[in-house]
Amino acid sequence: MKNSPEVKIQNFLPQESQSIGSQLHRLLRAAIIEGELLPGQIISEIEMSKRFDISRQPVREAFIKLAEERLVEVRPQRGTFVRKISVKEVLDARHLREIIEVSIVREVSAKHDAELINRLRQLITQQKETAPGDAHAFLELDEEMHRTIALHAGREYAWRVTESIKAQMNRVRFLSFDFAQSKFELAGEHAAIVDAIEAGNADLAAQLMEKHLRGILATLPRVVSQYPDYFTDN
Amino acid sequence: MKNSPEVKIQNFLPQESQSIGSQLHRLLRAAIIEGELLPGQIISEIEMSKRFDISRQPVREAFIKLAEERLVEVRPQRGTFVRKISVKEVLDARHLREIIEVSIVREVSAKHDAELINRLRQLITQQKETAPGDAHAFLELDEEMHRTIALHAGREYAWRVTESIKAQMNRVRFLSFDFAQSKFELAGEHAAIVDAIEAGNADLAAQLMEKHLRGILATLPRVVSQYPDYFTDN
DNA sequence: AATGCTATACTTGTATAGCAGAAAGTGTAT
DNA sequence: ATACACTTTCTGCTATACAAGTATAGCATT
Repeated sequence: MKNSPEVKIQNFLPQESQSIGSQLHRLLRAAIIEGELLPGQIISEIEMSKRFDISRQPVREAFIKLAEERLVEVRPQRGTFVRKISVKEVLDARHLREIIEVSIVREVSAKHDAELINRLRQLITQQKETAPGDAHAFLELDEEMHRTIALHAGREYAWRVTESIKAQMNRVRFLSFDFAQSKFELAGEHAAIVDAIEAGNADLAAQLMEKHLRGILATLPRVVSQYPDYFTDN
Repeated sequence: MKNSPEVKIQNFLPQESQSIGSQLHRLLRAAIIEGELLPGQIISEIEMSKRFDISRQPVREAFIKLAEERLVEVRPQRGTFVRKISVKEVLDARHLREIIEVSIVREVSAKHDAELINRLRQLITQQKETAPGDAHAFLELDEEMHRTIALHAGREYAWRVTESIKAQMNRVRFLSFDFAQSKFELAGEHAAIVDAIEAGNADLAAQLMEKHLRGILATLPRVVSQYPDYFTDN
């Protein structure tokens, strides 16, 4: 404890000393998004409780949260299953995300905050520097980028919604290896958006964000035909 | 079994025979929104399990769902509390809702569906006919109205988000007695929106929806000063 | 061959009992 | 009045058990 306590206190949040249930929830969430747990796969409470040597209760609680996020489906007396990706839902969610993030980027463009621009450029640099194939690292930096923009606009609620939508879209991206293949392309789109924000050109920023978020529309049909049984509604 | 089996089979859904935990969740959700459980009030797992003669587990599961909706806050080793209404969060959520519903009403205006218009006018009539002071009944019809419009636009995901935002906003409305006092005013706004949709006037419909959703901005400060300890962030 | 039946195993939902650990309240002694 | 010890209360977690719905495999019947 050599740092000044003032700083610690400011940044201190009750920490929620992560319960086992919450930890498991985060773990399984990432596992589903990154395709470690496959769409349609059954995951029972007892199986998980044995694997992690915990009781059923925290597993149940993790499952409930995953079900609320539509990442699993609990079918009573049958089992709990990793949800297949609903094409309809991904498109519907993507549409909403576009509306949200376009409106956010418009607001941010009106602000002219040099510190924000620096921070975003820093993130883009880090994105380019991620190890090839390390989709997880790129994903986190992508997440951080969109979050920074949203929170800078004071749109916390909008970010929470976007976060949830992003989870569904990232499931598709992980299947498509988009992160690995088009790392520089995506980072380039980010850079263009930041340039437009810096220039205060809201219309351009909005247009670029729109294009950025429509990338998945081209990817989706390809992935669906490649892994048809990971999807529903097609 | 006199109906044709084809129709039955198509409409068959497993029905999800509501578990105790889910039932309790719905019950408590309504109780919090309608002010039966007060902001800041403590509600322990054991208390609830005794009151409804059930075990702690389903109570915990109901609490988790309420926490995800930000209607309660679970503070480990301290207790579970009905969340005070965050003014900042209500404004932030309202802002998002405006963006969502304005975009939806624009889409619907381009559709020209006579059946939809009839259904909406029917709902407005029912809204006017609710018993004076029966805020619960009006609320359900209001919910049904916004839901019908959203789902007609095929925006299921957007509706789920709106539903969650609406919960926070309705907490304020219930405190303000807005439903009782301005039942006809609100129904009138609905009617104007439906007229604009029917006329295919997307700009007008959007403008009216915007105005409709900004009503709470006038209400909020009044309610905050009337019940200061039900709120945070003011 | 198709259908019906039965035994079996597995799933989630719920109950009960209990303990750990943190926080809050209470009372006592100084 | 303050400090300290005791008690209570709360959530998080464990363990065990049972009910009831569901899937499956195998066998018997038609």
